[in-house]
Amino acid sequence: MGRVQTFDTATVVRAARTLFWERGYEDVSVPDLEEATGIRRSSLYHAFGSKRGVFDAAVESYLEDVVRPRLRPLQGPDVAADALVGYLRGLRAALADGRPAAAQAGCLLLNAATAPVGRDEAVAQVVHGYRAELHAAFRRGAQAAGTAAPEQVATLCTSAVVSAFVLARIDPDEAVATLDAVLGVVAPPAGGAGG
Amino acid sequence: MGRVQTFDTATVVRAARTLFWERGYEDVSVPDLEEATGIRRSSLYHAFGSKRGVFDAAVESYLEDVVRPRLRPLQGPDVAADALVGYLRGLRAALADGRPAAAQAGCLLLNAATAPVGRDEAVAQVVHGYRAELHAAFRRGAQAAGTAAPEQVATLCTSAVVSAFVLARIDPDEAVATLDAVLGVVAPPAGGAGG
DNA sequence: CCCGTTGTGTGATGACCGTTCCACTATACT
DNA sequence: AGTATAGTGGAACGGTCATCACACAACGGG
Repeated sequence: MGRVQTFDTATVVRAARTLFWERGYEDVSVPDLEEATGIRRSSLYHAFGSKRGVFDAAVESYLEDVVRPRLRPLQGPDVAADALVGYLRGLRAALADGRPAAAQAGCLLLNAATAPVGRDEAVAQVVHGYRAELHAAFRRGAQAAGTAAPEQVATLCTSAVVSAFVLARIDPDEAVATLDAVLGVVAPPAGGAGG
Repeated sequence: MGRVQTFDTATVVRAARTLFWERGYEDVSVPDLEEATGIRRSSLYHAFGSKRGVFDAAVESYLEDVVRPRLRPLQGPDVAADALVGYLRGLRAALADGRPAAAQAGCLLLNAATAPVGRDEAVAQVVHGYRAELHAAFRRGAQAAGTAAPEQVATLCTSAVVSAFVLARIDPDEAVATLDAVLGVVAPPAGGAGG
């Protein structure tokens, strides 16, 4: 019973997610959220409790709708030999794409890590888990590809992805070059390490 | 002529630098600066023009007193064969040190890159130059060490250092592991690639 | 129809932000 | 000693922030 919600929660969260992604938690004001979502403060506070609540929902949505779909080929019971290379090439393509919104936003979570909100224990924990999930997926990918020293390769890939996301915000070309360098390790251009 | 300054500019800039380093530009308020530097707003504004002016001075100080001294062995006319490994081990030691201030602050410039202030063109330019300086130094180090594909190795090192700095803020152990992984590439534990 | 319940709109709250203004102080030169 | 000059202290500025309080609107069940 009672009045029914006039907005679609998922849509609102997606709009907020985009905003937080591009500008970061502290640079997005509640009026900004009102404008981007099309609903008023009172509805936001009623549905999410606080600005921070909106951010938490955006982070959840980011993990579920952005991060995990791309990681899934590296997480299933069967991992293809070229899954790791596929992931890195896909990310490379996304960063090289040129659309400022997608390319220059980097990673919502890594941006949060270096921001004030990153000092919050809960946020730090999420970022920690994100890195661990990345690393575990890359290790499985390296194992599936049959590379030597998969643990080390996984760390190098994690490192490349993290720095690519950070560099994306100031120098997309260098972000791409970073992924190319690690692709040279994972998929050597001319014969050799393939298992 | 006129009244003489009661504070040492370099000391004030260092104090501001530490604060910006640990907390980021936007999370440091002018009252925070007053407390950390021991001088009042009026003096800060008289000497630096604005909060942003203080930040710019802090960035300059960071480059000159923190970044370049560590990079110098990789920039002189003669670069030792172990200069690159020395740099990476030195950074590793600093991050593993455990003192929260030094270890968990990451890099002042990279933190700025993902923050709102990073969207400022001048700041982005400085960060861009910083990354280029890192990369050039690492390439010279790789060449001096006689590694194969010095350009690629330099990119891998830059990537590792960038991600180590970012991870330092949320997971110092993983930051160290990242440097270890790239050290495994630059200085293989058992024989082989030495030139 | 009426009422309980839930969602929405509007306006105000106190706190803090970076910046500015102005009176006062201390120095160096004449 | 007198004065122009530069530095300092303190109070105040308008603006924006996140949050809240309260009245009104729409729905379901009696």
